[in-house]
Amino acid sequence: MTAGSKADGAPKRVPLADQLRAELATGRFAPGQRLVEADLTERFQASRTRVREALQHLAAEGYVEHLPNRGSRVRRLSRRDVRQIYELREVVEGLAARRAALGIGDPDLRHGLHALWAEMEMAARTGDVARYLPLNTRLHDRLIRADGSVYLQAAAERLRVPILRLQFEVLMTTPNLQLSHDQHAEILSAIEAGHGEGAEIAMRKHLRSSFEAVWALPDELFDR
Amino acid sequence: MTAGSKADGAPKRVPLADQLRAELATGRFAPGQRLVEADLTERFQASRTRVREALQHLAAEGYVEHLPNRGSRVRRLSRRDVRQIYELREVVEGLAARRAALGIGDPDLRHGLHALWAEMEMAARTGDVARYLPLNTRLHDRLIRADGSVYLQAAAERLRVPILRLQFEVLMTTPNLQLSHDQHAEILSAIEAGHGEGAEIAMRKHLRSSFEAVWALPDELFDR
DNA sequence: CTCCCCCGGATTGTCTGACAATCTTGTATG
DNA sequence: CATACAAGATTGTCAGACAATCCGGGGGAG
Repeated sequence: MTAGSKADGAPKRVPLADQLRAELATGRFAPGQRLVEADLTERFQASRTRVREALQHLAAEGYVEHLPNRGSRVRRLSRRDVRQIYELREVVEGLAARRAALGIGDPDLRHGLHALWAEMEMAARTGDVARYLPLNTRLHDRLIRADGSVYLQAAAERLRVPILRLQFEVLMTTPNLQLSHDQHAEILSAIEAGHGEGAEIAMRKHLRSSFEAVWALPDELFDR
Repeated sequence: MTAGSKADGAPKRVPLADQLRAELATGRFAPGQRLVEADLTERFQASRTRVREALQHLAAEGYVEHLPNRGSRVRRLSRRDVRQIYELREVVEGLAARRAALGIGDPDLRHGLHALWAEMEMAARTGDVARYLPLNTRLHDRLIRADGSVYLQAAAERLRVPILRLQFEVLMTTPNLQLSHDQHAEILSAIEAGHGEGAEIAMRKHLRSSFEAVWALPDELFDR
């Protein structure tokens, strides 16, 4: 996977931001942890120029917070943040679900969702959280992309990714996986039926439920 | 410690991105125009480092589009973009209006809206488009901020700003100013009454109407 | 005359090294 | 025990350089 050295195509562009983002998404860095430029230059064998560029990107995306003259750190969310994020997610992803239902005529979408659903069934039956969470992400991703709106996609992504870590905690520490799975079923069912209104309602219900589960997490996981 | 030291006007730390953004918002640059780094370094008397940083920021915000190895240019919107943007704006700003209505208890908000409204009345009566548009912007801004959600604010801003130029065309070339003004009245009326549902509906109606007006603009103003 | 290839200029992507500005922290001082 | 100061760490910005890439145009082949 790493640097395709000689034979294969040049290492071309592996934007540093992508690597960092991937590590952040999987929780490799602790929230609140400082991201010192000098450390990153060594860790990734890149110049400070590129490290700073990557950090700016991630800050713009909300993964990282940047304080003037004080550097960057992995974003920590307060309960207030979480509430505001979910409030917005409800309308944004609600719209996405509605649009996906209206666009279910597209075979690509239909098959994609079907395949995804099969995998999720597997993971849910075995209660395999580590496998379910990425599938969950991919499902929401697929729905967000269904409409082909880069704006919808960008807005939704910015809201979804920062709370991935908390979502992981939720699925880990409670029997919420099955509940979440049932709600996904409801959403997909409405979408497959081409029922936009129902899909939106189901999605909003799902997100509100997800919010409540996150809200119930212990204080240590939040900022402030 | 408001102003600079002695002879104000000294190079204070005004982020380059802010200057550029302001110029873009007022349409000083033509859409599609290339933004060559070397030109900007001279124009703003800044190093390429800072110019590139600013461009990245603006690209992340959607004001500017950046093509690898081909530089940056002022973003041009296609009709497709406009449709997608308005679709999202409807739910995002609809939420903002609803929240503003629920938070109308705050005197700051109430007075702020009142003062704004008075100014807008003036501008509308005289048909002064150049004065109305900024007020329109400030009104939407105020509503978006009412809830104090940075996420809502960021999402809405990213959607609103790219179409400012088109909106200006709309208000200029048609008698739509009065129509828009009436719709603003409807929105504010619902908000002042603390009627969240009504505020959201009025806002969505307003945006749909605005979209139709933009859509009717001639092809030359769109990309592709 | 038209098409295609290649060249040089223009521009971007990245690196290096440097230095000032600013924040942080440990320590001496009252 | 609070405070001020000095040293160290880190970020912000700069200039200059060079490779990579793109763009437009000139020449040559057909």
